[in-house]
Amino acid sequence: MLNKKQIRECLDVFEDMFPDAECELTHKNPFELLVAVVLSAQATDALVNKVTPQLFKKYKSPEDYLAVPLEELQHDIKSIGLYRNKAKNIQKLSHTLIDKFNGKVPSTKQELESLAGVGRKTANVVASVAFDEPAIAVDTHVERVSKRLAICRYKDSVLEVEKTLMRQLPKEEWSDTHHRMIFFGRYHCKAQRPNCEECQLLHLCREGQKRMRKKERK
DNA sequence: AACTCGGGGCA
DNA sequence: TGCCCAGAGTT
Repeated sequence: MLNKKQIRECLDVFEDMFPDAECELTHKNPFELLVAVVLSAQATDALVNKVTPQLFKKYKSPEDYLAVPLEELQHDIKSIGLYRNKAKNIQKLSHTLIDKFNGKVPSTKQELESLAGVGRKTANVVASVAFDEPAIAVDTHVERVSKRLAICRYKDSVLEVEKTLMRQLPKEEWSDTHHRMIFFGRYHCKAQRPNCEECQLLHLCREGQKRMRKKERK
């Protein structure tokens, strides 16, 4: 496990590589953000961003999503994967918003998680981006990067990764670090072919050094 | 813990 | 072609 000083070094490198890393969904209102994040499960941002402009033009409130037949909504989001379930979830979630939250998106993680199609990660993203609540959403990138760099233990569950990050990272940097780690994982420390050769963190990365040794032997 | 949903992107 | 993606729900 890395110590505080080593973790600080990681954060500085993240900032150096991706100073402007930001969630592309930030500018939207809480309801649009919620829908966009629910849609983005197992789909790339680019794909979601292609669909949302026209989608949000047509649907502006929970009522709007309930005003059309399920088939119509499914058709409107078809180019994103998993569209059947996602369309159902969005209608169910719209119903809950009207029913229990006065038509507004709730701000706490617990309330958000009670909505259809909203799990821990989505709840964390919405709470932190839309309502400035302290939260770190652990997705596949954050998990992989944290484990390779030994910011957490390799065997940690997703929940344990989240706890460790909240304990190790300064709260005021959670949001920025979160986005930078995602960029770092997506474009540099990739799942398949991490670019260890040009990595500024190789000297303190167990996984990277292991990979370089393996390459050496070939 | 393992499986399913799923179209699009990329090698 | 085959594999992966900023996941959630069910068993």
